[in-house]
Amino acid sequence: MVAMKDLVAFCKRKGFVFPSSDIYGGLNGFFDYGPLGTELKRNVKNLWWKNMVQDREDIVGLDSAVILHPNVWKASGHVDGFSDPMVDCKVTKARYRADQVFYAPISVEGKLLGYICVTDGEERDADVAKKTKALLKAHNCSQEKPDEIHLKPLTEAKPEEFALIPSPATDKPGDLTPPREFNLMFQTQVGAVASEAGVAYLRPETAQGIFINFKNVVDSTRVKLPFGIAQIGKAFRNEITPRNFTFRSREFEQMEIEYFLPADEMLWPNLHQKWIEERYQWHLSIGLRKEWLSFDVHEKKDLAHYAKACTDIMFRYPFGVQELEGIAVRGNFDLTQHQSFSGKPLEYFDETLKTKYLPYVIEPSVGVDRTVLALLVSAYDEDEVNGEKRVVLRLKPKLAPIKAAVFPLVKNKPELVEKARGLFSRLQKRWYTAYDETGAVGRRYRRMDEIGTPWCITVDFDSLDNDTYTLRDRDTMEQTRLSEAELTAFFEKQLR
RNA sequence: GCGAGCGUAGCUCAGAGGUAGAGCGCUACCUUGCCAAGGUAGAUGUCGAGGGUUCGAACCCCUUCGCUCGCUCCA
Repeated sequence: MVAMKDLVAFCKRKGFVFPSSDIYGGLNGFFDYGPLGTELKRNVKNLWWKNMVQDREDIVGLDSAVILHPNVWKASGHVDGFSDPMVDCKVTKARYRADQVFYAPISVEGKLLGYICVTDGEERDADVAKKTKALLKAHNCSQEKPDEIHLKPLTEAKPEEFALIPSPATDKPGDLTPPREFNLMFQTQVGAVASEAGVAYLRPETAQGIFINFKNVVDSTRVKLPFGIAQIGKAFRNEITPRNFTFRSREFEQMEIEYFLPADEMLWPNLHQKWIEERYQWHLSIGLRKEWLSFDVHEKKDLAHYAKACTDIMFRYPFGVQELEGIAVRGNFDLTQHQSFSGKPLEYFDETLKTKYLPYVIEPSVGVDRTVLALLVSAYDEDEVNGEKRVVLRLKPKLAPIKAAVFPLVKNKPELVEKARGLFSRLQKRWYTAYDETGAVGRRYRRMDEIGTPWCITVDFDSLDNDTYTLRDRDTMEQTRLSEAELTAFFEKQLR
């Protein structure tokens, strides 16, 4: 598998992805897509849209605003909950998520001796026993039996308690920093005069734009449950640590579907499985390597409070197995919240059951940038020809930024150039085609291999006589002679 | 955010106080021919940014920005 540093260098060299604001020294967590990356990304989005919306009858599209009413994010829980309070151990420099560190006061017959503090995990209960024993011993109470121990997450510690709670690493009170709150939403103001303007947020996910338009879509499109609303768009999260190239960016693009279904406990498990399979097949269809795809079925205890189930489609990136797409069953938490916060009824009237209810929803949510990165990782290939390393991007033709390139064999023969230019301009009307006449033809083939162009067409002296051209295949390097009509038919078939 | 390492040509990297370098790529031309071919000629750097030390800084010091790895996180 390609190393990230090689892939990052490749992306910059060939114009797939640049660091954002490069000439100003870059900006952490942001990226710009170059000419070829833009084409690749567009192809990914167009295919998703075609397969998920236009090829089906039960999903419609939406394009909501990036900035929504601030109450949307209060209702969704993002204003209060979309943060990860952190504590650091000042001595060991370890960082913990406050909700994954637990503490408890230890007392004997109602008399407080001190606090213990442990991290979550397999060893937790053993740690509690060990640290309790040590604390009793320190107070010469080894023979006493402690009162019942109530573990609480550090997020619930009161400020006055906090100074007394030891670090789980050193067991000394005061070694932990107070929990620091990070809200992951970007804030901005709406309104011309800053002092009079209201606080607003750049959306941290596209999903809420769908939920708040649920009623509008139902009322305007005659959709019937089960049905989905799809949206592709940018989302913004002020990540504490953007990492791994475009994998975790502060500005990223999502392709999300909210697939609504009757609020019936019997219905969702089956539909959820269908969606997992559907999405898995889609990832295979665009060319992600099967051996690098896997599933992560979330355990009940790890689920967010609003979720009934969640399975992630994982991809084996060079930096590890990471989430590519999440397929969650969210119940009707979001619609319930928005109905409550907006005061507007959002219920769906079920004609067959003659009853009103808030439907459940299954949410297949995939990152565009993560998909593009997984595609590049899957397609990137190096081989050695006569001791020289060369890069070949083995993208599926329908994903390739450039579909075909036309070359005159040599450029100093006007009749070859003229014929090649003619063929090029006709092909260009139908497919994104490149024209190249510089240097030796072998070099031009390699150049096109490197950026994933599946086919090259060379116009030579025979072409002048019999109107046939050499079609050269990126992966097999085989050449066949075809007429223009045959070429066109071939591309049509391959790119269908 | 904390800790560690690193920023020199488009890319990969050498240079370790005394005139800014290589390979690849790129540009132009040559070539009745096809797999990073050969030949000829050529362009390119505020040595990440700002400040300091010094007669003199790519090199030493400080600050800052960015990148990589770990803690952490997730679409």
